[in-house]
Amino acid sequence: MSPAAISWKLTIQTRDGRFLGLYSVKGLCGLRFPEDATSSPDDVANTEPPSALRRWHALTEAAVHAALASGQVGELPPLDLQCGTPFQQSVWQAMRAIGFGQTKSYGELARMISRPTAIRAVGGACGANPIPLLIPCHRVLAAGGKLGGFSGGLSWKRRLLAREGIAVVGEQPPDQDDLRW
DNA sequence: GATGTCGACGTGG
DNA sequence: CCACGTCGACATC
Repeated sequence: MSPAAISWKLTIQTRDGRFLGLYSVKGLCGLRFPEDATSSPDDVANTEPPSALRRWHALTEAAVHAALASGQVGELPPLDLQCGTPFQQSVWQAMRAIGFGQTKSYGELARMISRPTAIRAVGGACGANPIPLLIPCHRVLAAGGKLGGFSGGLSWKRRLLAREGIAVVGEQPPDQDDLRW
């Protein structure tokens, strides 16, 4: 699948560092964690940004701040998930239904999309999630409430879960620094 | 518990 | 075709 046509990138300053919001003409198509070495494309916009871009980014900023502050994430900008395959999009869609403070296992997610045996494939789709945090892949745990993995870095997953008050089997309780805000 | 094995399956090369 | 994943269930020690 070809990468999304990203045309604009805007930063989001937080206590946790500078996030990066990536936008296509259709909406938010990516979010990068601070210190993410993952290449973010150069600004290739050679056209005027959509008039809605400012509003989209304002919504993204508010959502990121709320998510980091363990608050409810309100309205999101339109999400452009066309970079994903149909399978991935169905997984991402199902993930959006995991509410604040809730978790699901990879197996449960697989059942939600009627592909009960495609468990590892679901894991793969989680890893390909272009908009972590707002599409809450950190709320997907391995079976039995264990942590599982996280392509964005396990320390982020631990911190985000801690801020939502989610306990993880086999993990130390969060220390002050992880709850710091 | 802690390992080890095997099955399942979408993706990228 | 092949190897690799944010896996899961079970078997064995």
